[in-house]
Amino acid sequence: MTDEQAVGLAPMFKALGDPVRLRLMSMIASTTEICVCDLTDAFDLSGPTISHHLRVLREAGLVDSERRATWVYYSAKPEALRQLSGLLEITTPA
Amino acid sequence: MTDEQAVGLAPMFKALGDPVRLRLMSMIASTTEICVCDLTDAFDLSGPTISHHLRVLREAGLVDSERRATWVYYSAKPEALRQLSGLLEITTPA
DNA sequence: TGTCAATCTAGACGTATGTCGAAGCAGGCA
DNA sequence: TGCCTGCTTCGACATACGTCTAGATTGACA
Repeated sequence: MTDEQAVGLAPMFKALGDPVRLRLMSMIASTTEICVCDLTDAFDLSGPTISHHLRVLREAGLVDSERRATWVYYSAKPEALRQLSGLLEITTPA
Repeated sequence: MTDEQAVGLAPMFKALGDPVRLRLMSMIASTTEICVCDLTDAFDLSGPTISHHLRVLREAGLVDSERRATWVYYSAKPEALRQLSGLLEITTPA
């Protein structure tokens, strides 16, 4: 792995390296799309904090967001998760 | 995913969330074992900094270390990588 | 025993991160 | 137009992180 590849991929792992974001990612990826209000309800954290974590996931390229009327819906980007999964498999020859 | 699961798994992702550690992990996992001196030579960083990153990978459960004579050898723990890879696959139904 | 080489630990320093409350923005509705 | 609700942005704060230099530790060997 080159340094450039590592610099490009590390932010995705970093984004998943927080328990709150890992659970958020799990919830988002478990369905086609989910409203921020449903995500916020699942945690004992303030709205701004959840919004911050969702922004980190978005900027890491792991999720997309779309506003429809009053609500914002998040969805997973499967190709990003496959990229990470594939990297770990290649790294695990046995 | 429960909060407990997330709290347990997030540190592994977090450990891979730094470009230096991701490259270290890639180098370690690409062979059966590798000497710290070879790892240090591959980076423009001080020995203590590499040692620090290796400790993070070790405490995350991703690698093992073993001292033999003057040198310390690191090896990957495949079951940990498979755990992460499996999680990402489950999270990616399509 | 003394010395040398490889590695780790300790302490310091600047920056990044996670969290919050307060304020701002966007869209629906009276 | 004005107001309410859902979500984001802003600013602040304590803590964690990445890096370094200096010093400690471990093992080999004369």
